[in-house]
Amino acid sequence: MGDTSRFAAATEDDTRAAIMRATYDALTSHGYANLTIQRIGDEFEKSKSLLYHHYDGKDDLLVDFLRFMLEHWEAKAECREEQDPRARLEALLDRVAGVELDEETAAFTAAMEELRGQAPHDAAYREQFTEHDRALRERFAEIIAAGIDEGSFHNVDPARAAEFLLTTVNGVRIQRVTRDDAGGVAATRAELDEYLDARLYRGDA
Amino acid sequence: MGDTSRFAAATEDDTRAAIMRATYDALTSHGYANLTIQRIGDEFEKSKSLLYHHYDGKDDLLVDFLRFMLEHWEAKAECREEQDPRARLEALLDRVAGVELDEETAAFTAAMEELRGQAPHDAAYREQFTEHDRALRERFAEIIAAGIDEGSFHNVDPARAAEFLLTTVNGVRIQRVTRDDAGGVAATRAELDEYLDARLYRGDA
DNA sequence: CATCGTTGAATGAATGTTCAGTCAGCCAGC
DNA sequence: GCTGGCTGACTGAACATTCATTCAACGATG
Repeated sequence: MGDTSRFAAATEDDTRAAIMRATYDALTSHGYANLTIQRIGDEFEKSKSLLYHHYDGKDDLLVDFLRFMLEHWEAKAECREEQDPRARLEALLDRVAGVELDEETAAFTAAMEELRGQAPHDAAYREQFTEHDRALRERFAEIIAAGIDEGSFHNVDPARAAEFLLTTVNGVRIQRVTRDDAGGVAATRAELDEYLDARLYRGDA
Repeated sequence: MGDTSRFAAATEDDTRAAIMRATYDALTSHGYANLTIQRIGDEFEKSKSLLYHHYDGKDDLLVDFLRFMLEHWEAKAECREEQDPRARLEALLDRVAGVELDEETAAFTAAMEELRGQAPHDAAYREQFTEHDRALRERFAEIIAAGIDEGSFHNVDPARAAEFLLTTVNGVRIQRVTRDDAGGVAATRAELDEYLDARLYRGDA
């Protein structure tokens, strides 16, 4: 494990990261339907041919890219566990379906939803998004269960409520990037808060 | 308005309908990413070249196809206005995001969501889905307003509640076709009913 | 010298599109 | 009522372009 291998490994990881970055840029620029090896190569600092040195082909690359995107997303959705369940739930909702998004996050969401649009006809994609949704649902369910344990939440079925929240979040995300009137997000969030007040939060109007 | 023009028009409409059908078949068979003029032609009884006689090109055809799909969807979501608001709301929810879907409707939904996945990078698509969502939101809002008028619904903001329902519906639809575990729909619907009981319906537990 | 990341050029297949031409039915003029 | 031109749906074979993929060669590094 001399400098050699470590450097080589680092280089390879760097290259792979650069490929992911180039793929992301090409996707956001041209859309999935027009995402070609040529375009990825154009966004890539190195040559197009090098892509084939690191991946078997386009499919292989895109499968890895989807994994890369989902990992980034889940890292982004991480949040500190120091607060009480109610604050954690609000924070998580803001994080994954907030009303106001910076431009970078908006572009990222658009890319993710475009990938999701391939899932109906691609079992590999569908599998990944199934797992991805499962992870977020678990996150919601744990917070809800903690709130119930603590006594600050009503005794609802955590799994059921979590699935409902997940569906709403996914609805917000797909609508945000496929509609021109983004204003609806605030209304949805306001009504979601009403739901939380009525169904989940204890000792509140 | 002799037989001539009427016959000619009917023929043209028939041909166009056949093209839409062929496009739909090709889309459900191969997915949007692999939807080519060749494949559409293969599903078409007439020749591939004829597509260019009726449309300027692939883009033109697909824009018309999206309109065709949305019109079909909205026709499908039509329902009788004879019942009371609560029954109408439940019926509409069942229609557009029911727990159990026949195979044809499921395939249709998958096709629609695949089209929606193109919207982030296609302004024409985005515009259409914006309008499409607006129509369904109006539908919800009218029913809610009727319920409030009638006194059977609480005095909520119809527009806000409608947007929330729409978001949930869109969440259900995208999840249904992009996940392997379709079971979540029932949970979402159950929790949505809880929301309706708590926030909307009057005189019910 | 050997290795490995890297490249530009090249290849064959597939894509969207064009086009010259066929065919059936209609209408005007005889 | 017949004929001949005319229109428009329709076709098959081509077209140029773009695609994913391959490969022989290069240069730096060890």
